[in-house]
Parts: sequence; structure tokens; C-alpha cells
Amino acid sequence: MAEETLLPKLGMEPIRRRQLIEATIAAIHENGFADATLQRISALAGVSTGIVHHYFQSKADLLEATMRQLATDVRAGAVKRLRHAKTPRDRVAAVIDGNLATGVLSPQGVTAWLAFCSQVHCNPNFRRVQRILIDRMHTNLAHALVELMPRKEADAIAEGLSILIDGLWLRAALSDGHFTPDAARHIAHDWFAARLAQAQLH
Amino acid sequence: MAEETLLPKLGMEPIRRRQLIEATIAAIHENGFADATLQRISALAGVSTGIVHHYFQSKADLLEATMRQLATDVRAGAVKRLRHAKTPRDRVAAVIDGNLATGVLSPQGVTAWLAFCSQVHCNPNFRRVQRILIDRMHTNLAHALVELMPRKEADAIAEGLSILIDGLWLRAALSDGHFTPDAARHIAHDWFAARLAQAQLH
DNA sequence: TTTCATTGATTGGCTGTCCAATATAAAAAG
DNA sequence: CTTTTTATATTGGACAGCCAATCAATGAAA
Repeated sequence: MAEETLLPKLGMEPIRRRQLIEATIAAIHENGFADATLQRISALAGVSTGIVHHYFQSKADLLEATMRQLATDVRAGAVKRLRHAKTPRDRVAAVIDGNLATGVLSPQGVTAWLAFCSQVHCNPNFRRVQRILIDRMHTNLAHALVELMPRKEADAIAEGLSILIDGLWLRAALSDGHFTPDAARHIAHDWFAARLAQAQLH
Repeated sequence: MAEETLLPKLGMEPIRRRQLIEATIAAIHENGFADATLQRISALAGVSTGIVHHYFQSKADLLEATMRQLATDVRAGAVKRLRHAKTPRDRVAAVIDGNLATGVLSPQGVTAWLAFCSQVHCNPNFRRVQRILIDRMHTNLAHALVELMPRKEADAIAEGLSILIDGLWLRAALSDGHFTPDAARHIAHDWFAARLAQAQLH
């Protein structure tokens, strides 16, 4: 897509890798996982088909790198916000807002992530990436909540909240733009507040 | 899969269609959407490859019929339970239990459904099927809740609950069996109770 | 010169689709 | 109760087309 006017012929690797990963996400968004061929991907990236195997071992390698990139981007949003959080409630809010940030919930990103999720069962590498992301989200939430309530309850609420966030991702992918990140965050905060209020009654 | 000992040579259509749809679900579960080829599907069904085009116009037709079948099965679970529900709360419980019934949350079923969802953006037919299912779930929930609170709040809770249920489906697909339908229903009921309690405070 | 970057044609394999050939059960005719 | 006819059911191979992967050749910077 982006045409570099100058031609830096050395150190192209990180540039091309990122370019191809972006193109892979776009191709999955447009054609679906099954029809995201190397031809379409390299065309979207504005390079020849042969170049893919110069920077990635195989198509599977490119796909795995793409999923890793998506996971890293999501994770970065939460980590950034967690640094400025003081109270346990702040930290829960940081996880919610990080995982449902506007950049994270882009139509292309969520569609691609969903496609990778649908392959988790038959691809151990995909499963590992997905597992790590979910586990870290759960850990962050549970660590914050355990300061407010017994461990058992904290775990239960952390699990429920992470599932709700998953549902919001899914809805964002399915409604493709007509469901704003703002609305998603509002729903998550709302339901968490209700659940927390009930937990602190007894 | 199932071998019919007698050979009824007439009226095979409904039998074969169901057989191929089941095999499609199994193939997606085992190989993923992209590698669920007609060869694998027909092999799983125990028939030749040519027979697919005798009962379905094309592979796309078979896939669409498969997604429709999954949607119909889910819907049937909710409709059945709704008939015996008297109070608004009963009806909400019916929707929750119907959409998260043990049969509905089978590993094969949720994996296949998730795969279809990942194609929703680039396939209008898939999008239509998915839309109808979500809309009906929302309508059922909202109709029940509007008897307990103002329409605006009822809509909000209906939307949140349907998103939570989506998240539970997703989690069931990703954890592939290690997440029981019982646990899913418990989480849904729990969070709904908390949200309802908060809504009725003012 | 040497090394990295890039191209585009080629290859072998697998895909969905189509189709002629065959088998079987039901219906019709003798 | 046969025999013939008809319609349905099923097979497996042929076909063109597309795929990922490979590679020899070329271009450009160091």
C-alpha cells in the first residue's frame, strides 16, 4: 500500500515483514481466511509473490507471525494503561480499556483475529498464542480483584469479565464497524460494576 | 459414518443431506475451514466425492446449508424451553439455557459455528444467517425484560446478555471441551442476576 | 566485487466441478 | 409371478484452474 519514495535497499527486513503482515490482515478481512492467498497478500502489499518466501519460511510462518503481531498489539494496549493505574479498580479498568481500545477493535484486526481463533483447534501454534493472551488477561484481572475479595470470588469475576470481553470482540467483528469501541467499553464497565456491587454485599 | 444395513434406495435425499452436513461439521472441526475439502467431507460421510453435487448445487451451497442447520439447532433449544416459561425471569432463563444447552455447545458444533462467523464479513449469506440468530435472541430477551423495567434499560441488558452468551460460545470453542456447558450456564445466570439487581435499585 | 533485494516464470500437487457409466429398487407390463 | 421399463442413487475418473513453493536471473547498494 504505502509507497516508499526513497529506496533504502538495506535493512528492508523489518519493513517488509510488517508490510506483509498488514497485507495479510487486510486480505483476511476482504477475502476470508480460506481465500487469503499469497498472490492476494503480496498484491495488497505491492510486492511480487516471490518475496514472501524471502522474509518468511512459508505461508504458515507468515500467518503465525501475523497472529503474534495482533496479540502483541492487544497486549501493548493493556500494559500501557496498567502502568498508570494505582487502585485495583483502576487496574481492572486498564485491562478493559486496553483490550477494547479503538486501535485494537479495528474491523480488519478483529476479523483477522476471529479467523485465527477459528483455527485454534487444529493448529497448536495458533492455540499457544491465543492461550497466552487469555491467560495474561485473566491473571491481570485476578491480581487486581484479589485485593478486593477472596481469591475464589476474584477468579470467578475475572473469568466472567474476560469472557464478556471476548464476546465484545466477537460482536465487533460480526457487526463490522456499526459497533463502536466506546459502546463496547461502556458495556464492559457497566456489567463489571454490577457484578462487583453484588460481590461486595456479603 | 453410520452404515445402514438395509438399503433404502428411494428417498435418500434427507438422509444424505444430513449425513453430509454432519460430515462437514466434523471436517471443519478436524481440519479447519480452509482445509475442509470435499474429499475429506465425503470420506467422513463414507460416500464418494461425486455425491456432494447430487444433493447440493455446490460446495458453497453445502456450507450454507451446514450453517443454517447449526442455527436451527441452536434456535430449537431456546424455543422448546420458552414454551414452558411463565414469568419474565423464566423466559430469560430459557434463552440462556437454550443457547448454552449441552447439545448446542458440542466441541464440533461451536468450532464449526465459529469458523462460519469468521467468514461473515466476506459472505452475505453467512451474514444473514448469523444476523437472524442474534436478532431473535435479542428480541426474546428484550420482550421478557421490558416487563420488568423501562424499554431502554431492557434493551441495554438484552444486548449485554447476548454478548456474554456469544463470549461463552467463543470460550467453549477455544477451550474445546475443558469448559463445560454447566459452567457456562452458571456464569450467564450469575452475571444476569447481578445486572438485574443493579437495574432494579433505582 | 560482494551482498542483499526483488522479480516473475515454473513446477507438482490439490481443488471444485462435471459427466459418462453402472447399480439398484420401484413401477409397469406381460 | 416374471419380465421389462423407468427413475433414482452412486461411483470414480477427467478436466481446467489455482495454490504454495522453488529458483535462476536481474537490479541496486555497499
